[in-house]
Amino acid sequence: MIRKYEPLKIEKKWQSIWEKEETYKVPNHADGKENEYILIEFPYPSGIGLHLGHCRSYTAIDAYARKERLCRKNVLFPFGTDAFGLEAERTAIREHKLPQEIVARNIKTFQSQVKELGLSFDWSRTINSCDEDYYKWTQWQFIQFFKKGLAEKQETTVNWCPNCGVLSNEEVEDGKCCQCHAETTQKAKQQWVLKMTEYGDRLADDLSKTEYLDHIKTSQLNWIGKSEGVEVDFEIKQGGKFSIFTTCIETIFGITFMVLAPESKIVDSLRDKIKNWKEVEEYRKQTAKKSEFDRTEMNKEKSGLKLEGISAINPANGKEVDVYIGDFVLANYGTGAVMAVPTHDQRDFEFAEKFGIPKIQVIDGADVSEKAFEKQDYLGKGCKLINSGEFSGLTVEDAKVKITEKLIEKGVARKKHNFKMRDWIFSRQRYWGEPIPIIYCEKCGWVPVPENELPITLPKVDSYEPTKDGESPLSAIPEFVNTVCPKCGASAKRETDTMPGWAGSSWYFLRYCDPHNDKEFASMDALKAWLPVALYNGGNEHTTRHLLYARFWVKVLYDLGLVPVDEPFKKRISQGLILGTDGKKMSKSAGNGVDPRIMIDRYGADSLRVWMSFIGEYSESASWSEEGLKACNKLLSRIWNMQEMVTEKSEESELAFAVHSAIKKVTSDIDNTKFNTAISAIMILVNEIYRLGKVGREDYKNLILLISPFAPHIANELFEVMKFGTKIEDATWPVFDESKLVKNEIELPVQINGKVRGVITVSVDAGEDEVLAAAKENKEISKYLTGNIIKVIFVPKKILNIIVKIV
RNA sequence: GCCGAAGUGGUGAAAUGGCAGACACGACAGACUCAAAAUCUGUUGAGGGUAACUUCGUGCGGGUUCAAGUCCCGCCUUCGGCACCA
Repeated sequence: MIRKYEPLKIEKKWQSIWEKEETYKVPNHADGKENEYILIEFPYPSGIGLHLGHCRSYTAIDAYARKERLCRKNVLFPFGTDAFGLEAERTAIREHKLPQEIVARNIKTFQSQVKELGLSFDWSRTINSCDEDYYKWTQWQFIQFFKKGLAEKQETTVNWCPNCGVLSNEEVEDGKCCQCHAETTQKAKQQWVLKMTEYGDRLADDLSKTEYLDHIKTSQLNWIGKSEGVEVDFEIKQGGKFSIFTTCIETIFGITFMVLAPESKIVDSLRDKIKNWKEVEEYRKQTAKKSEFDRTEMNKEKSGLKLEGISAINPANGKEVDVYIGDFVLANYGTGAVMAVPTHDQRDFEFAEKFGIPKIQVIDGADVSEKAFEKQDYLGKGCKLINSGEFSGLTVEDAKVKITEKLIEKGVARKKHNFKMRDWIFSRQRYWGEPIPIIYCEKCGWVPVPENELPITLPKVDSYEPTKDGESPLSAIPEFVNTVCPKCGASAKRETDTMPGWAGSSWYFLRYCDPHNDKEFASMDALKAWLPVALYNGGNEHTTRHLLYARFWVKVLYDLGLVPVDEPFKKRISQGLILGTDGKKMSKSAGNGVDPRIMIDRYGADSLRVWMSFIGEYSESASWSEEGLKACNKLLSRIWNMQEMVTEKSEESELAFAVHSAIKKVTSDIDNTKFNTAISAIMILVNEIYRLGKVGREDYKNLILLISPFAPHIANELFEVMKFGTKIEDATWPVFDESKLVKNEIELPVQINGKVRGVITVSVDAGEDEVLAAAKENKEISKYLTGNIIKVIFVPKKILNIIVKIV
């Protein structure tokens, strides 16, 4: 008689062994082993604790890591928490506690829950982004950015609430503050900015060095939004000038008006010459109420205002055109001004219709009376220019080159790359983030904190709520603010803005390589040992921004000679959401949430782990069901109970095909992160063993190894009970034997006119003639062969399709 | 609105352009049991037919192909992102 399968008992036992023996602690160098870095995004430690989404990605990637270890790789699989950010600050405010306390408490529960899942993290390398010995280096790196000229103060716009100060986009609902419901506006503010656009070309081009999934590369490229075009200067007749960027220089003769951003400085400079300034001010007020999202939405009613008394000169033909302000033009994006060609841009078309502005068609080939003839419709079609002076008659493609040359020659234009991506606004007027380590001196300007004074720690304070004046809470602490200039020694003030949550998460994977180093953020030797990350897993919501920030950060460090790679991640994958049983996103308000801890109590962590892998295609969302979890528990029980079926003799002949198919399938499925079909391959093998009623020791051992990445506790226990070796960690992942998978005969479907009419058994290397003859002999099939055979399609090992003309 | 992804039985889902629905749940039936649970075995896309069999079937509408869930064009719906949530 065998023991009953008691998952909770087994799991506790092995978890304490792993903890005691530090089973998954990994050195930076291991003799004869190849290093492999497998990474999950470090989580934000919310008070709710671990949810099913974490369980899904952690257990699946843990399976990947465990399998790689059995393939004799030296695997780095670390864990940490992303503990700075607005979320913790809000919880702290709500609970009247310090963010430090909230975060420490949450990290503790998080870690204990993670341990209950039996994840094979190297706990000796754990880091938290809010720890002083971590953010010291975040600050140090910021200083390197600053010294390189990549960090500077720029004017930006922020959401502004008259009562609560600066708000995040999330805190603004329908133009109102979510706390006090006052109307919010957009306000200009000086903020620290990292000049990411300087890396735009490399961020786009270097994607080709990575093996990210195609849709992830596409998302990144679209976010970067590189476009090639021309920057052109326009003289203002009443004095002054401004520039615009265009990718459609061929339409320059079609300009009938220009549009400036309402809040633009150019508008300010024209104040005395604008005859309807009052209206301009009113329009600016209205614009300030709108978010960028509302302003730039294509579908909305176009809005704008003519600047009376102002006109601009088109440098291509010297023609004078009206100048408008319009809220769809943003001051801090591009040059803050655009040229408008209503015949060849739909937005301009609608604007012109609304304001009764004339339209001049300059590209021939379509009627422009109802809608614009846009570039996606005229490019590459051989369309020619009209109404364009000396350039009329040229093709669009020729005109692009010739017009650009002419304008450059005249000294009023230059070629330029433009990016949809903007520089990274790096300031937050919040308490719970890394203080920006810069000092302002009246005489010396912005001066970095000397590196030996780092970290600039967050002072512990009573009140850390956002201030009403829009400054950081740190600005209210004189002991923090007042200091001396490191350069000249005069009294000076510290920067009081803190960094965004994105800061710490842009380089944490570097620190894992050398987490206890107090001389540098990580030694070059340690970084060389592990980088680039072989597999980086995270949520779909991070495929543009976090991934881009981290890539940018590493590129800068690479240029400074501080890291050995300029692309941190080789592969990037993302897991889908776990939805509630109702197919909706799990949430408190929907009441469809499931607590993983309760499920572990009921069925064990191994069952939950297997279910999280089996629930569906890893990258797609899947609906929770406890029935599915039960099924996985049943699978593990069946494997456990199989002990009774084990025979000393190997059942080579009968099970060989099933075992080796399973080894092949499970191996390649884990490699390709197709965890769900890996589990189903194991189920098929288990069913086959039950059908047979017996299993040889070797085959059973292989089965246990195959399930071990997914269900490590039961696998370890069975390994011990069956005396297969000392520890499963010392075993080797099974290798399939191709010769066991060779079949002499196969079943080949036969179609008549594309419809399957029967299946014939033929030798695996049978030729077309042989297969066709066999098909003709088959009664099921031959009865459909009533006409003349006019065509035969034979795909070896796949299909025979006979096309018959019915007579 | 823009960018990215998805849509397949009663349910979760599989399918390098080649037998749609592997595997699992549920349901039904059988074995074991005094009985139930558990376990084991079998059946199970829909319509029609006593049956052999037959027609239909991968969000909707077209197309390419001997052959389309898969490729192309046009839609619809849902999810993620859109720069201060991270």
